[in-house]
Amino acid sequence: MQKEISPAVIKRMPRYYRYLSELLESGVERISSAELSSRMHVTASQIRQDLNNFGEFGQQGYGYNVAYLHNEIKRILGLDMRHRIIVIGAGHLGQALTNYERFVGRGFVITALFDNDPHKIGHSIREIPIFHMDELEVFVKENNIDIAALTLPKQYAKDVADRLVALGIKGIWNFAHLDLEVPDDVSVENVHLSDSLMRLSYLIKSTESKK
Amino acid sequence: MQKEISPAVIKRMPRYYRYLSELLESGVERISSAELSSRMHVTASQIRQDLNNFGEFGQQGYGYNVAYLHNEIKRILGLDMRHRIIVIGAGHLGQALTNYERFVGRGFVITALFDNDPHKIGHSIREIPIFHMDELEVFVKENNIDIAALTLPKQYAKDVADRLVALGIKGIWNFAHLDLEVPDDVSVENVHLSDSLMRLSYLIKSTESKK
DNA sequence: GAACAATCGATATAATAATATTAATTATAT
DNA sequence: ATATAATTAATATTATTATATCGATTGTTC
Repeated sequence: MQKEISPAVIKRMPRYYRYLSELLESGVERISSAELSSRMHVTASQIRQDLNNFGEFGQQGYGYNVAYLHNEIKRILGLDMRHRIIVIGAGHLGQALTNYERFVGRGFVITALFDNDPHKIGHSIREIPIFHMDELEVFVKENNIDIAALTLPKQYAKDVADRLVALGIKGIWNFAHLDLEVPDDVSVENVHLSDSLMRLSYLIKSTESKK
Repeated sequence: MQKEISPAVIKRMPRYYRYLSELLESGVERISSAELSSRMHVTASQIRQDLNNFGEFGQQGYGYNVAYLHNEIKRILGLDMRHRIIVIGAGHLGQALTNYERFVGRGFVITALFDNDPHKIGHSIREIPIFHMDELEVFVKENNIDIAALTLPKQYAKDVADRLVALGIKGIWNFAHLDLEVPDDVSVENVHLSDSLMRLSYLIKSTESKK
């Protein structure tokens, strides 16, 4: 359909959205790429080029209308659609995500958690029920789930991912410490916290050695 | 000191470490870039070039010794050093990180959590105490803390970051939904979960439109 | 121990991404 | 209404990153 957008651009889009949201909240009506550039510490040129991948949202001599651009990015990112999420693994991380919901607006709805710890099953978090893993198949089929967050130990992750793929899930938000292999039509977004911490360790080390 | 390593390379290093750890655990003694390439789905050329940024760890006709390479990457990433971490914000995410410790090996030690909710203060998580925010300064000075994980609501993040910088913290693992401004000698690693979820939303959308 | 296969490190090339420049357009001031 | 300043979109340039190639070295086989 549309032309292929480079991964580097896609990575930056949510950040633009975040800044636009803030501008909108603080009542700013219009903004130039130069002004946004100085706030975000990226070049104005990059901002304009990034946005132009998706359309012409600005106007010469004026800049960008904040509300309009905000809404366009929302649409681009698919945030105007309803996403129904299940969380697999009802530990602290799963619970944290369940409480996070509000941060990303009303478009993402966490519908259930799954676990295989009998102590957790039957309980609920913010009125969101925790089910046994055995109920996964029936639930996903009946509730039109499109995203699964995997917050379980890595030894279970592969099998669960396979089950989800078989169920036709669209996206996996993967917090398990391994890389999943899924078909092309399933999207995976990895959040490898250990990788992130190691990167921080590297940064600290190399900053120190510069002195 | 050493030559500047490109950000793209640094990003990949923890992933190499993860795969090397797995190979080591499963008793593999040596590995070629070609074999690692097919496991990791990156080109052999990239692997060799990445590693050569830091030294000559392989041997022609042989490949790489797994234990040796694993150890070298460990050193490169600074994982051979002890890091003392505090977690600021003792909500679910903070607690999840506190339990995560073991995933990144013995080099990272979470020493305390901080919060300003009186109900939490005095309790502990896996024997790690939760203190009031007022005690931050004294604790950091006395316990040689080098990393702070920020798992608190974004409205508090800026002020807390400023306090941490003033205390001479080396690295901030930032889970708050904003970009921190810190001096050059403080390293920041952002984990913006909302950005990540938005990216997943985009991926799902663009995958669908391809059909 | 000579020949061959495997494999790295270094270098060359290609692809991608970031930045700078320029022409066109719009808003604003007079 | 016109001139000027602001600002984008498009294009050109530069920088970065990824991949391919090739000579050198080592291990393995006969």
